[in-house]
Amino acid sequence: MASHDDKGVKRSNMDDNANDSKRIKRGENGGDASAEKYNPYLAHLNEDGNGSGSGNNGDFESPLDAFKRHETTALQAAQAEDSELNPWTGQPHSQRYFDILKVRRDLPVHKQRQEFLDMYHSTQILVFVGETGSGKTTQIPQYVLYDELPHTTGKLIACTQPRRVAAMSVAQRVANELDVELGQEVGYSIRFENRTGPKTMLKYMTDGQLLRESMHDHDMSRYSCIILDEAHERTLATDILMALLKQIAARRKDLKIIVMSATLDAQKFQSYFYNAPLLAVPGRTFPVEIFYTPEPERDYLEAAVRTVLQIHATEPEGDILLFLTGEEEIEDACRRISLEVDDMIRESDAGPMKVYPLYGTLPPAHQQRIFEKAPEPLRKGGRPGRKVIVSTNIAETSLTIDGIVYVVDPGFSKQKIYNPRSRVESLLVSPISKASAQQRAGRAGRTRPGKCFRLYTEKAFKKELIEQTYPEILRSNLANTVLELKKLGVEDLVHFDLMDPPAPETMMRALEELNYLACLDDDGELTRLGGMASEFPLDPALAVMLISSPEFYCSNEILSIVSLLSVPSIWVRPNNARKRADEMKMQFAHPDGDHLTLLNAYHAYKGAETNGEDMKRWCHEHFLSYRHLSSADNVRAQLKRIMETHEIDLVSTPFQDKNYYTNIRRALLAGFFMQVAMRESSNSKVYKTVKDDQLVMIHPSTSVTSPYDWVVYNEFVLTTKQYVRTVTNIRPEWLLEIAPVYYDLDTFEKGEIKSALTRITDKVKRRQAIKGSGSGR
DNA sequence: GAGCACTGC
Repeated sequence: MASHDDKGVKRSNMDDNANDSKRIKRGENGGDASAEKYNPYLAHLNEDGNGSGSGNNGDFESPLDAFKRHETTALQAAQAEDSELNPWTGQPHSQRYFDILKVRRDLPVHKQRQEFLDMYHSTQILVFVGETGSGKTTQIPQYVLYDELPHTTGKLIACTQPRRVAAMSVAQRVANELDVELGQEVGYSIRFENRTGPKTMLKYMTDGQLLRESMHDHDMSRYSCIILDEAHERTLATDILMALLKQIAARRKDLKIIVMSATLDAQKFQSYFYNAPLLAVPGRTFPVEIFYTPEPERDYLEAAVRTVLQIHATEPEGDILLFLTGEEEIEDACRRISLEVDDMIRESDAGPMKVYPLYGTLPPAHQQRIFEKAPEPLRKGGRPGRKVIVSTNIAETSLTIDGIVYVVDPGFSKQKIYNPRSRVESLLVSPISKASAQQRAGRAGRTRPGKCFRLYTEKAFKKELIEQTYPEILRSNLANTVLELKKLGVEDLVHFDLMDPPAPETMMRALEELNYLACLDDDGELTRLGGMASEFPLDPALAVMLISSPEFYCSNEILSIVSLLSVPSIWVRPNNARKRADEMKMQFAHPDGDHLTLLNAYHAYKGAETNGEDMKRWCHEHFLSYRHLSSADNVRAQLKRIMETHEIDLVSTPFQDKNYYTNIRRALLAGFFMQVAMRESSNSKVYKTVKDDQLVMIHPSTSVTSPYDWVVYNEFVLTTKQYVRTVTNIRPEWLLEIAPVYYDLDTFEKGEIKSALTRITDKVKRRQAIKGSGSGR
């Protein structure tokens, strides 16, 4: 649905001399032109009827005709790149192309093109290390392109990225560098947007997208070379891809693999890939001087604010980046810095300073403000102005800000941890790793030499910080991953060769959870339900709930709820309008559950849309997030398509039917029967989770006004207290009916929950004895 | 009566 009317590359008009230059610039091994006329890549262009705007050079002579696959030399490739005509399209190269080419030839990686090619020719798997500024992400895939010659094989080159924006922007950049239109020879593929076409030879994509693709193509047979970029980030998807590719490489000798990493931790990648050869290319950054505190700081927030002010008072011009852990802390620090700077200006004629918060949940328009220029001096000849950005880890990898000269690093970040015993994923403020500290420091040296102030001792850095942040796979609930692996045809999970195998207990938990959800049978084999569930880009519980929902006559509604639960919160609650926001939310509130409240808000949103309202304004007035609601709509459409391919019926109970909401509440349990809590006693606010026996409270954001003794919850959050968030009232007898295996009372430990459930079983039995067999829905 | 590190399908 994305608009694809991007103008792409402008081509200069050189028709008149095109033929001459073609003759002059012919590659040195050109040979007889007429013998080389047939070019399979362009033949396929002709099949398209030549109508796609790429011109009519169907029979042009390309220097590539003389290339031999896997024998390309740097010189040959460079000469082809120098041609007047684009060797891939036959179109004349634009002036911009040659301008960019000059810049590319200046990148550190360019000097080692031949070395790269020699190594690439000699091996199936290659590890490539390039620090920031080396040009690896844009250049290496192009070097591969000129060697793989996809037009002769029909196979693509893939380059994965951990983030969508990176996949999109790098693809655009490389399309410009190759002087082609984005989506034609060079494209990208991310969730919701596939911008590739029949001509695509080089495809940038997210790592998760390649993983999804491989569920239907276990050999990744569409590709002749797969490049995993930013492998040092060790995302879940990259880790799984590495293990898969290791397996595939053994059966597909024609597949080449390049693992690209930014750190010098490359030996780990090398030895993992059977001592694959390694090529290292220097980066291009400026030196950063590191300062440590002589003594440990007790209050890092206070120390951070103090350091920022000190830099402002004593250091020359240049912007500051301060790393903190979360929204609240950041807003607090921004307030304190602003206040103190006002004093400094009054008392000691300091320059002006603009303070910008930066974190992921900040609306994009606010995020953009960090790119504003630092303020001018307050008067002519006055002390220079400065900006300071107070950011989460988002500025460590996802966002690059030029002009930063000073970095303040207290040494902490919020990290996800998973406790398989309590089955709880939570965020915990933890010390960062050495690699992370280095990355942070590097942010000071992108445009000129900089300084990094670490608010910990040098000894702490050397002795206490771990080398690398634990990879995501060691910090996550793996239910989703295990399901994916089963679908990927990995039979033996225990011997699946992951770079860092997760704890056996985490694996057991995942298998157990999938077994209860009936996604895996008792032998650990994928069931039909499990196979279907793996097709959805959802956690298994959500997928199972969605697939089961027609049995409860409410799949349309569950589809909406699942979509709403898959996006960030749709509720907007600005600090200066909390009360009004809460009042607005009450308009949508359903007394029996937050899931139903979400649904009401979504229905109101769709209703307003049908009425032709200005939706941005409508959302603003109702304190709803337009961005997240429209993204939920997007998710909904994708999930709906998957449901249709599996012939899962889309049905609703009539709204007038008294069971409309009851059916939805029951359907929630088909996926979330393991996330149920029972009230401790009838007036208590404390609940106990079923089987795990965790004491929890209902999160204050809830719209449930009269809590039942039993609730189903969407997530467990561990903050100042243990909360369950997004909860809905349920009846315990539904549990016994909908999830009889999990609620087999013989499997329960003695306790209040078991006795409560036992009483209910007896009651149900008595009622059935009186009525005969059970009543319908 | 709190809060949402960051990604991804």
